[in-house]
Amino acid sequence: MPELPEVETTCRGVRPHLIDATVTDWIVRQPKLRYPVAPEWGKAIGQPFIDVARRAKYILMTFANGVGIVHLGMSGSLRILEAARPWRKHDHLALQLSTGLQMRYHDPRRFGAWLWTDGDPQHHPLLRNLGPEPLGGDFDAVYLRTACGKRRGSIKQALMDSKVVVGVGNIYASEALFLAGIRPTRSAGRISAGRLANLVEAIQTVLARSILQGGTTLRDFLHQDGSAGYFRQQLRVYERDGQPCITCGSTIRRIVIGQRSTFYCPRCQT
DNA sequence: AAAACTACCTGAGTGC
DNA sequence: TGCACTCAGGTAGTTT
Repeated sequence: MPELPEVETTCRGVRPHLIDATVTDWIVRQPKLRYPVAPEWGKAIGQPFIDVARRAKYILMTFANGVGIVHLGMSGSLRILEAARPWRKHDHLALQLSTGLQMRYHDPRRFGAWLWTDGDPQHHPLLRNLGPEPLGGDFDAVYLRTACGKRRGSIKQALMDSKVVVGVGNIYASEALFLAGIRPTRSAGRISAGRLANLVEAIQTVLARSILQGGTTLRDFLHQDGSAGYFRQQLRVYERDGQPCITCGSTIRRIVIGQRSTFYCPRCQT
């Protein structure tokens, strides 16, 4: 699924089509997503979008009478298209817009979510306990050192824990650790402050670079306009097991950490 | 408190 | 061609 750069790219892609447009209808074909599609989305009918923003991997759509919360799960995508376009398999719901266009949600695995809150979305149970944004000012070397402090588990699992930092999924965890020269199996609490500082830098570099490229495209992620992202070609270790490290030529390895595939260079990463 | 495991769901790819 | 099997970008909830 989309990781943070894909969600950010989606958010930026749909935003200009939504801001100041009014929702004129609400069509649900398949309400069974990770949670049942919130019927309160019906309250958006007649309302203009005031804001469209991202927090972690959630897209927040603000109206005068509430906030819609969208999560793309593993395989979700949003597209803006003409209402007459035929519905594809796994197109589950759509918002009809006053511009004549439609925002349609596609999600083969149905791990996504369409929620609603009347209050401050930051207080929503699913958002309340999230860690800092990796590209925000709160995520720095001092913070990461504290967050890793007592952890005995691997640094890779720490990075993927949304209480430590949000938005770092399976691909970028491997990529950032490669960039920082840290072995993914290393115990989080036993990494020096200096190396953690490098890691913060690496996470920010890898995410920012990917956002610039328009996100990674693997399997079923498509941009809102249907075009592909280009970060895939930039991956240094992810899904490159058996191939030579671009830095030292050693063979990239694949291991499993926490039931997730993990890739690293045995020479560059210690 | 943290770590390990389960569950949700479909589709692509592999080996026989 | 078909079947059985593994794996895939997330994350909340439960158990150890």
